[in-house]
This record gives sequence, C-alpha cells and structure tokens, in this order.
Amino acid sequence: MTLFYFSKILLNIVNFATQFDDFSTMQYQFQEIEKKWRKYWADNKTFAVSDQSVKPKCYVLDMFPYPSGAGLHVGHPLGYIASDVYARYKRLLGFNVLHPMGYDSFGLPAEQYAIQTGQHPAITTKVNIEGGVDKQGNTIPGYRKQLDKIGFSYDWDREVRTSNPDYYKWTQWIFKQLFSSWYNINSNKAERIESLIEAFKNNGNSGINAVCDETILFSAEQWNSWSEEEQQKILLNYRIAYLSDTWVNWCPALGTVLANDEIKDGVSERGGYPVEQKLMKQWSMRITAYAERLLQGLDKLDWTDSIKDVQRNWIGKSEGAQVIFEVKSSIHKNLTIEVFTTRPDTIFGVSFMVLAPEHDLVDLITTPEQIESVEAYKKSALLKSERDRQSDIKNITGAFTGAYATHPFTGEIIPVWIGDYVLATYGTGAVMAVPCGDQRDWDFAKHFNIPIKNIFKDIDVSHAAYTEKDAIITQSNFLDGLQAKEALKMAIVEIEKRGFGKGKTQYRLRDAVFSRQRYWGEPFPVYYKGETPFLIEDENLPVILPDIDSYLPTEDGNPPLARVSKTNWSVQCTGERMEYNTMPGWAGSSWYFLRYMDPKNNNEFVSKDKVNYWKNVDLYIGGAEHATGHLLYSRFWTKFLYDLGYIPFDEPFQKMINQGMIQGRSSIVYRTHLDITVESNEGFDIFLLNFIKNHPIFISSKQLNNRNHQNFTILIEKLKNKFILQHPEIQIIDIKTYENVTPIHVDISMVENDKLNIEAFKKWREEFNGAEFILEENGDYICGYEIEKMSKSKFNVQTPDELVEKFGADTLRCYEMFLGPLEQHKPWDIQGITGVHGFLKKLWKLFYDENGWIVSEEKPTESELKTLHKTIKKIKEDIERFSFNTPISAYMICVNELTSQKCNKREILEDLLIILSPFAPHISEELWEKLGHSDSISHAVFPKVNESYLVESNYKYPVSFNGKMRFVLELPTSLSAAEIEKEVINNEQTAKYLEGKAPKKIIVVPQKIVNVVM
RNA sequence: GCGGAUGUGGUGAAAUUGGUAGACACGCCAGACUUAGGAUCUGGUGCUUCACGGCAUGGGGGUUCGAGUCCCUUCAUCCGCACCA
Repeated sequence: MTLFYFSKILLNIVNFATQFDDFSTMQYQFQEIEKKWRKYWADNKTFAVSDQSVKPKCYVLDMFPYPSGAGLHVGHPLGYIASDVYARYKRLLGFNVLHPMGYDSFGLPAEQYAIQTGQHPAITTKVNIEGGVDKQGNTIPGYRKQLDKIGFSYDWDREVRTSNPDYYKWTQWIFKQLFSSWYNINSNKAERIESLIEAFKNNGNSGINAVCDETILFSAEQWNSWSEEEQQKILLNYRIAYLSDTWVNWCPALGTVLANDEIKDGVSERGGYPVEQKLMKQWSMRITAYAERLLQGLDKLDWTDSIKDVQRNWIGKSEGAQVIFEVKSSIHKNLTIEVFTTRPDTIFGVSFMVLAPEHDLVDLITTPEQIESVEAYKKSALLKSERDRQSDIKNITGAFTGAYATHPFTGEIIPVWIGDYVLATYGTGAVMAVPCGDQRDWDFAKHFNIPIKNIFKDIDVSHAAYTEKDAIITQSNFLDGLQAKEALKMAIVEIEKRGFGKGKTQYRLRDAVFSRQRYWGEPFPVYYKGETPFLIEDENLPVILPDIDSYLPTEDGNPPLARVSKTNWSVQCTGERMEYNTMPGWAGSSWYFLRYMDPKNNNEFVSKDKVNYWKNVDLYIGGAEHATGHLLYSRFWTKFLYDLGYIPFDEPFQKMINQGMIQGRSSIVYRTHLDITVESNEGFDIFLLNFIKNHPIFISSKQLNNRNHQNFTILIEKLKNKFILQHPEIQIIDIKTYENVTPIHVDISMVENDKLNIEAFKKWREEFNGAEFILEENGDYICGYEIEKMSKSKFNVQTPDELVEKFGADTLRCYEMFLGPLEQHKPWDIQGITGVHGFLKKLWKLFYDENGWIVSEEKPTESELKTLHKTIKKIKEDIERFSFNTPISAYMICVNELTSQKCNKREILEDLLIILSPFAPHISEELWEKLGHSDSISHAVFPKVNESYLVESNYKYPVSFNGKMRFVLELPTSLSAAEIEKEVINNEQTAKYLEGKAPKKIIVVPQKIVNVVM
C-alpha cells in the first residue's frame, strides 16, 4: 500500500513537470487556460454592457442569492450556468445583453451570527461575499470567488448589495412612495396621496372609492377642522404602506414577527422556535389592492403552471355575495350578521348560522342561559393552537349562542351557533350554513341535530351534502327550477334589489406585514411625533443603519434599534423618536432587477432612459421556493411603480424557469464486527471487546449477500490467529461475523466511482485504523449509495471548487447542463463527469496532435459541412426552447464525427468553437485565439444554418408490417409515395414478411416510415 | 382532501408536430498499446431465447395503419395548499 502511494506521488511530480515542457501546449491544460481567460475577461471588461444600443436588448437574470457562510455547492450554480449559456448565446446573436449579479445581503443568519459572536453583520456579510476567516476561525471561500471560478459572463460593474446604503437609500425612497400613495378603485391604480387630501378638503370622503380600512364618513368641513394628527390618522387608513394594529405571528425566541410562509408546522422555519399570536403596531403593505391585477397578470406570463397555480391559490379569489342577516334579539336592537357566501343560490337552504368563536358579535348576542357553554367553548377554541385546529378536522365542535337571526327572504327564524371551523380571518368570520349543499355545514348539522333542509330536486342528501352545481333548485321561491349557474346571478340581483346585501368578490390574500423587530435590515425613513408617523425628507436619505452594542431586543420588548438614542442616527429627526423596526427581507429584493439597469445613479432609483431601454426581465432563472414570497411581492411593487409612472411595464419577469434541486449522492459503507465466543471468564471481557472494537469489518456492497464466500472464512481465520497471538491465554470456542450490518455515511471525497479509497478511509477516523475489509474479486471496496439532500452531516456535499480544480470550469459547466433537464430534480453523481471532460479533450485533439498544431486551411467536404450545420441547427433549436442538456450530446456527436472524418479544417472548427462557446467559454476562447483571432469569441457572430448542406439524397426507410419494424430500405428522397410503395412491394424481403398474404393497405409517409397493413 | 409535477436499461437520460424506443454519456464486459494507469484507442452491452423470434417506456383499458407521445382509468414518488364559506 505504501508503495502504491509512493508511485502516485512520483506520478504527480511527473505530471507537474510536464506542464512546463514544450509538450504541454499539445495537451488540454484547462487550469492555465481558464486562469488566463478569467483574467482577460476581467481586465478587458469583456462583459460590461452599455445602456444604449441600436441592438435589441435582452435581460437575463438569476434570482438574487443570499450570501451564506456555507458557500456554494454544486446545486447553486446550476441555474447560473443555464442563464449564462443563454446570455452568451444571445450576445452571439447580436443582442445587447444585461446579465448582472449581486447579493440580497440583509438577512437573519448574519444577525443570528452577530447575536452569537458579537461580530457586526456587515463584516460577516462582507466575508461571506469576498472570502476570509470567520470569528470561529473557519475559512470562508467567499461567494464571489466561487462564482468567478465558473466563468460567468456577468457585468460585475453593476453588482448591487441590498445592505449598502447607496442601495437601501432607494428602498427607503420606494417605501416613501408607498406611504404617500392610495389605491383609487375608480381609476384602478395607485395615486399620489395629494389627490386624496385635495378631495378630502373639498368634499370629504363620501365620493372616494378606495381600497382602505374601515373609515367613518366625514365632510370637507370636518376634515378641515381636524388637527394634523387627526388627519394623519385618517390618511393611514388609505396609504398603501400603513401602520395598523395587526395580529402577528410573534416569535419570542427570535424577538421578531414572522410571515406565514416563514412558519413551518407552527414553529419558525429558521430555528424551529414556537410562535404565538400577538397584537402589534406594524407596518403593512396594502397588497390586497392589487389582488385582482396580480391574478390577471399571471395569464400573460410565461411561467410554469405550478407556480401560477400556487399564486392563484394564494390570492384565493372567490366570487359570491355578502348577505346581511338581522339578529332577533330582545336586548340589542339592529344587530346584523354579515356573511360571505359563494353559493347565494342556496340561500333558501340555510338552516342555521355559524360565527367564528372570535367574532365580535358573540358576546353581544349570547343569551344568559348559553353564556356558560359559549364561554367554555371560546376558551377551548382559543387554547387550541393553529396546529391542533388543523390536525383535528374530524372532531366537530361548536356551541349554540341562544340567539336567532331572521332569514331575509323567508323571515324564518334560524339559530346562531359558533364553531371553530369558521375562520375569523376569512370573509366576514361568519357563514350562513347550508347543510344540504356544503359538507362541513352538513357535518355540523348532523353532529348537533340541526334540521337539514333539502332544496335540490330529486337529490338525496341524507348521507352527504350535494356539492355539485348541476342540481335543479326547488323550494326556493324565485329560484325554483333553475340550476346553480343561473340561480347565482338571479340570487345576487334579488339580494341587491331588496337591500339584503351585494355581490362581492373575496380574496384570501391578506395585506403583507412589513415590519421586522430585527437589526439587520433597512431602517424605515420614518420618525414619530407621538403616535403619528412622519417621513424623513428625501435629501436626508439614506437613513443609515446605526451601529449598536447588542443585537438583541431591548428588555422591554422593543426592537434592537431602540437601543440607539435619537441623536445617534444619521438623521436628526424633529419628532420624539425614529422608527425602531426594520424592513423585511423582501423589501430589497422586490425591486433589485431595476437597480441593475442603473446601479450607480445617485439621483434616481433608476433613470427613465435606462428603464425604458431595458424594460423587464426576459429570462429569470431560480428556485420555485419563492412562489408566494419574492415572486408575488416584486410583482406588486412593479405594478405600483408602473402606476406612478416610474417604469413602463407592470410585470417584472416575463419568462421564468425554476431549476430543480440537485440532491446529494451519499456513499455508504457497511460495517459489521466479530462475534467471538470464548470460555467463560469475566476477566477476558475487556480484551474481547477491545479486539472487536479495534477490528471493525467492512463488507463491500456486492458481497453483503455472499456470506458463504471464502473471503469471509479467510478473514475470520486471519483475525483468529491475530487474536490468539495477542491473547494466547484465551480459549476460543467460536468465531464468526455478526449477521447484521450498520450502514455508515462515508465522505464522498474518499470515494471514486463508488470505489472506496481504503487507505484514506482508515485514516479518516481513529476507530477505523484497524479495519478489515471484505472486498470484491478485483480487490476493490464498492460502496453503496443513497440519494438524499446535500448536507454536511451526510458527507455528501460537493463544492464546485473541487471540480473546477480537478476537471476545469468548462467541464463543470457542461456537465451540470448534461445532467438532465434544468427544471427536474436530480441526484448529483460525479461518475459521468469524466465523459464530459473526455469530450473537451477530444475537441482539443481536433486542433492538436502529439506533434503540435494540425488545423488546416483545406476546403471542407460535403459530409464535414453536413456534420457542422446539423449541429448548428440543433444547438440553436435546443437553446431557444431552453433545453440545455441536449446540446451537450449534439456537441459530442459532432466532435465524434469530425474525429472519425479526420477533419481539422479551420472553416469547420471556427464555427464549432462559436457555437460551443456559451457552454465552454474558456476552451473556446483559447482555441479561437490560437486560430489567429485577437478579439474575444464572445464578440463573434453565431453562424447561420445552411439548409442546403442538410439535404439528403437517400433516406433509410424503416419498413413495418402491422406496425412492427422488420427491415430498413434505403431509397432516394426524390421518390413519390406511389414509387416508394412499389419499391417496397417489389422488395424480396417484403414477400418473406407477408407470409403469402396480400397487403390490405400500405401507409407511406415520405422521409418517415412505411407501414404494410396485412 | 384539493392542486401540480414526475414515472423509459445497472445509472443520468434522448426521442421537439403520433412514425426505427433507449441517441449521447456513465458503468460494465472483451481486446489493443503500455513498466504502470484514474491515460489513449477498438468492439460489445434493454430483457429473454442456442437460434428464428418474443417481450419491453409504473399497471390496466381505448383511439389509430402506427402510441413513450393522444384519451380514460389506476398505482407509486415528490412538491405546494389545506376547515377559504
């Protein structure tokens, strides 16, 4: 074994030496080549892009990464490679391509790390991006350095970081616009708050049709008589960014509020801490104003159906009616219950009503006799966590309030119940229960013995509700004889006519909470006079995030920024205090794609000229996990900025591809151990145990079910002798191996093609030093494997850096694409990478043999041109349909064919390099330069397909009999269908397969197939 | 429960409008050259059968001259949503 290693070292020295040999240029020296071109691109700013051009624009964008300390693994760059291929391809086609990269650098992990170590999150973030050593002494490679190694064609001059003051100045500015706007339903867009104030001054709010909180009606006189504070309070009801008391998901452990999508299974997604409901004054965004436009906008986007469905579901539109029921109460007069229903057509089937236990009316209407049971029920409902409520669906609970309401049409008296199947947060928090048409109502009615009224003709509702909409309605007065479709319309018309309610569209979408009780985020450009918020003037932006001594919430529960005294802020406000909350993670990422167009503009968030030129993103690549977060919020902000006339489009991302996750491929070894029986003697136990412990046995995966193999006998014999040598005093009665094996994850760096590096493995852990192995016939230890998530604990993390080192960035790029369709989840398997690497080597050999440069100036042959042009065609078609895996095999076929044609002709190879360069830019640049070009290959022009080279004179027809392919017949393509049929009939092989029968019919599809029907 | 996605050799996959299923790679087998190989090259490789042939795209049915592809049905895996009135 030692010898084996020694020779390997020698070999490496030899390899190393050859790099400085003249011979070296004849080999594909990817490391030198890639270093050289990375430097060239950086020095020459090859990918810097101008904002003005006669060329058509193309905007190719990757989803904003958060630069975590763990760095990149091979899954991260998958999408970046695809977008880079596309960007490079578009450049070759003559597009002016905007392809930037930057960092969403505000985030919780840096803050958590700051709380643990006291290191300022700005420093952590900088190290994570640029590399360095963290407080615990770990070397952080740095996001940027890792990205650089892969050869991306980003215009790095445009890099943005959301945590930079130059950037968040404009995030604050956009917040100010949101605060200073209201949503006018009449014009169906956001408008300046000034127009609203003007209207209030002149006419009060009676003529205003806005998306707003419930507001009292007031006149112009009233408005004008109010103090500034009172006026501001009213305006908050209309502002798109507004302050309100909100029930929030409060996470005491994090000292912060979490969004619904940040909570998994009732605990915080990050950290897994418990979450409780708490009423807090919070900034919110009136995204609900945009619900309908966010929904409609989806139709014109080129996104996957699954993401669109998730958003549709999230917005949750339902159409129906709001209906008012009068409460029949002797204590309170004029009480009404408002319900929302999607089935006003079933209104005559109402036999009871149900309120959410939290509903405001509950306390007012409950009769004295029922107070006890209602209170008890309310208590038990509130005690239940959201999680319990969810998992307890089958258990039907509720309580009768003792109150009754009047049916608006029939005047019938109907009981009012409370039940926790009705949600306080959806609709009006109350339902009119129609047990014959709704399963949950039916279940409730059955459980509490409430009568079920059947309004469907000839339908049996004694076993379940009938929820289909095709039944004929009966016992329903003016709706009799109708089906749901017409009845729905008719019912709403009638409800409105009689003043019982109105047709209404309800959305599940709720306004987005925009405050975070955290440090590491954008400060709000807001200060307070009393309880009233006011904006910091534009000229004082940005409000710089101040330094603080501790990143924890204050003792009285205020956010960390409350630790900063008023005078220590970058802005000296005229109120009592600054806003202590910071903005959430999605603030900066909701508009970053706009900043890339004009990243250094200090006067505007983006200039009109530039945004008019670049417009929205043509291709957006990233994970599907942001479906209801980032992808919804950035659409919202885009529509808002569009409404105010700042940008000329209202959807940010036209085409989106969601790349699949790359799973890890863990390597597994199988451990067993000796089972020794000795003559009973207590004193021997310790020797036995030690010996067994020091000699773990690892069985190669293919030998696991091969226990009778002689290798086992030999090994046992060997260990037996060793044991006897160490302990001659102990008498062995029996020695064997245990039947059971323990699978153990082994670091994938010690495994190649499933073959374990045994020496490295023995050194990996002290307890494996004396390990023994049952090997395959050829002496290898073959590991088992498991496909699972990449994680440190499973020792299956593959970093791109290692692979770039070993095979080069071009190989990595091609291989990640070759792995399979971009959208699909797939396991990472290193095995195939040698094939892709071999392809690049083979390409190199078209230019160099062992004696040197072999490219000739000869004219290419027909077949060589055909090889080239069919490849050009294939590559173009594939990239344009975003199929990034299939081009690689097309290149391989091309290089294989050119190799067997012994084609080393410039005319062919030049075009081949151009079409390959999006995938393998370094090697393409190098060979392009060797061909005598002084400019970068990225400035070349993608070659045109010449169809005339692709014309075939013959076609090999597969001839089928009853659909079974029997033989191939080569015929000229010039033949007509009738001639082909004749050729087939006359062919001697045909007779054989006809088996004497006469063909009934012969199907001929020219240049496709012949099928003989018998 | 509802919605979405995916099921093809030992493995990753290809087959774009229905037209020779398994291209291209990996792995494996055999051979060549080598002191050696994690180098290079050649040939083979879906399953089954000695062979002719037969069987094969998760299972079952259908449409069609012809189905991986279209339709119906069913199963499995993954993801999202989930008492939404």
